[in-house]
Amino acid sequence: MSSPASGSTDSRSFDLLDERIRRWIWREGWTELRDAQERAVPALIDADRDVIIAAATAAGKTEAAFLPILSNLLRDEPCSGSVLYISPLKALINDQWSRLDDLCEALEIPVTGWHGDVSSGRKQRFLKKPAGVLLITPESLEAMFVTRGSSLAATFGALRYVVVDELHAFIGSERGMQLQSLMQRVERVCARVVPRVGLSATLGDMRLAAEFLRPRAAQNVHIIESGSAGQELKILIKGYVEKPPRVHFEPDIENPGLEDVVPGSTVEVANHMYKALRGSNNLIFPNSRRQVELYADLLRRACERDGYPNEFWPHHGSLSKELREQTEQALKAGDRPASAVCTTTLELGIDIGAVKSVVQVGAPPSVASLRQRLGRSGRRKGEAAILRCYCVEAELHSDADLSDRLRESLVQSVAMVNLLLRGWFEPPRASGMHPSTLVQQVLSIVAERGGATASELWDTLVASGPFGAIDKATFAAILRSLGAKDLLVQEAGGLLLHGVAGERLVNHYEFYASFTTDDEFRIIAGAKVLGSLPVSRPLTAGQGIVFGGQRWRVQEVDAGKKTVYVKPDQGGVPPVFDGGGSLVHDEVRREMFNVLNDGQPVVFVDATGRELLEEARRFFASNELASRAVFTHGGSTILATWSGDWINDALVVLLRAEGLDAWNQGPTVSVRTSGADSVKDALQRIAALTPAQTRDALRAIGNIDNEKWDWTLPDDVKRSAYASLRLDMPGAQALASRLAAGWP
DNA sequence: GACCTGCTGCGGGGTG
Repeated sequence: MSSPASGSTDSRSFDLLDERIRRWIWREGWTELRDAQERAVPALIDADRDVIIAAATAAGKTEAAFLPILSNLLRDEPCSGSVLYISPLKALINDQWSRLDDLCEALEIPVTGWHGDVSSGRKQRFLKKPAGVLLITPESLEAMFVTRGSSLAATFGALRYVVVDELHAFIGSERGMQLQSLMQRVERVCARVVPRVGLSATLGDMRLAAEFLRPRAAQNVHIIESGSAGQELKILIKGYVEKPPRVHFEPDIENPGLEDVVPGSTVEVANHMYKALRGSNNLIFPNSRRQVELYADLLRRACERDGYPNEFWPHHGSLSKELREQTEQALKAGDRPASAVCTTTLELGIDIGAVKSVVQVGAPPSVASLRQRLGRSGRRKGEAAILRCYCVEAELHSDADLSDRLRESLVQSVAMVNLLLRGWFEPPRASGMHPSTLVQQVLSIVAERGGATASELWDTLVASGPFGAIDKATFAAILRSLGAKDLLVQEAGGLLLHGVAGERLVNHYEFYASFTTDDEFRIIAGAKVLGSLPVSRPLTAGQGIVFGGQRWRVQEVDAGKKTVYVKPDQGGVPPVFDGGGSLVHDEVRREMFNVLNDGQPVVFVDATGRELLEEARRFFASNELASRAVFTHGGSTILATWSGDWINDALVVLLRAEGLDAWNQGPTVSVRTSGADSVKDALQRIAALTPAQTRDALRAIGNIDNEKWDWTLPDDVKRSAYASLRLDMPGAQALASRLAAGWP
């Protein structure tokens, strides 16, 4: 399509599009179809296969999917076919609605946005004439099944495609299982296969993505991968040493007794940021909402101090919609410089325009997330993407923690950047059982069909649905458990209906979401409430934890009351680690080992960072950590595992079940014990445990209710589900075996 | 030692 304006074209894909769409392309002044668009047209236009389109953020994925899809709809006049577009965010639906509506108005194809903020009038209009494009969230689609199950065959009768946007955001989560189940149920209602289309910017493992989009027939998914053209990347990691507090705030009302102060190094980081970023658009990612507020405040005050209008705006999940939109507007407007200080809220594809640089404060939560964040920078042609990282490390003293000695935050940042440069990132963990979401789908199908038999449920959800990891005995145990809790009752003929409790839960709007907002545990010491925090890592009585900058020992976990009782614990100052609480992958820890074992300077680290890195390397060398996996430090036996948190957490659970006081310290697992030999014996026993015995070890975990419907499950099912998501038991046993065999 | 996402039906009252 060298010159579409003249009507001559050398693009076969362009010729395949409906004439009215070709005219729209001319009017828009496009001179060519982008690579992904060119390839998507022939794959999609006949609605005869599943397709994944993976391309860089600005590569026009929406048009790549919709130009051929709308051409297909235009084969009938008036338009009678429909498309289901499913998005993880309401904000994305609103964005896409404005983009599509402009195009579709001229084509006389209706576009309907359908989510919680859309009026029921608009929804009714679609139901009366269910044609065109329906933009919807998984939760609203779930609601359609529950509240209008009997009329869905008519609603989706003319469905031609199911499009899933931001596919990567669904894989491996409860919401992803729900989405897979809903796609399956849509096809059941239509009584035929409907082509599925997945859109994503960052899908590392295409096989995994295809398996998610079309379980059991992934090999037939047509994959369109359009790589970004070797964009230049500029990286700088700056190191800082923690300085004593400089600015004091009022004590935190929520957490009485915990002094709230800003370390001098934070002020130093904010000042450097201010000088480097003022005058351009940037995204700044500290790792918590609290840090977001702190930096946004320091940066705003710096603007005030110098008499400039404010350029720094906070954005996170606890802020009101209005305040978030204010920040998004400031970034999008483009009339004056604006930077957002934000959490993962600005990671997904909401349109905020191009930014000059991306700033990471503390170690990134994952390489995948770092990559996604970086994709927001350097989106104009010829512009480099810029990444700045700030790492604050502790001032060392005689009883400094291992994490501080190894400069964990800095070394992890270097390791993650190395992996990013090599093109590696964490594959999604798609192996979770998610029986909680199975429960939701069971209750939902019973509502949709006005009752269902156990074998119908098995057939839809397990045999041909997404819950293939659940065996028949477990499925039966789950149904019995739902019966015992009065969520289901069985009629004489075998039909399952809602019990009284089930009826009540399904008929409330909270039912539609598969996930729950984080349950926070209250932390109580004696008579004093220290505060509360979400606890996703395994918690057992006797374990040591860090909270509010102090060390505590868990006395009791009361899962029912969502309370953890603790008492103060001796054992030095807690480490300064600002990497957030996310789980670190095995590959990242291996690369951290390599970074410490390597003598070469790291080119993208500044002078202070280099000194800190050299300190860590000297500690690594003097303890011979390159060849030794076991050593003692500060009265503890240290197991240098260099494993990810799924293995380390599992090893801790197993060691604690052996009666040892173990805890996960990141690159290492520490065991407080008088005799190292007792650790070796325990490791040998752990290596020899049967699967049933490792399941026994799970019994000590107090905070086992993890997902929304876990409370309805048999105890052993939810413990297995917990382990399938958060622990690598076989990996921990293999590690135990290696450690015992190489014992010094 | 963390972050994020989502939500119906109906009644009551006001406005056009």
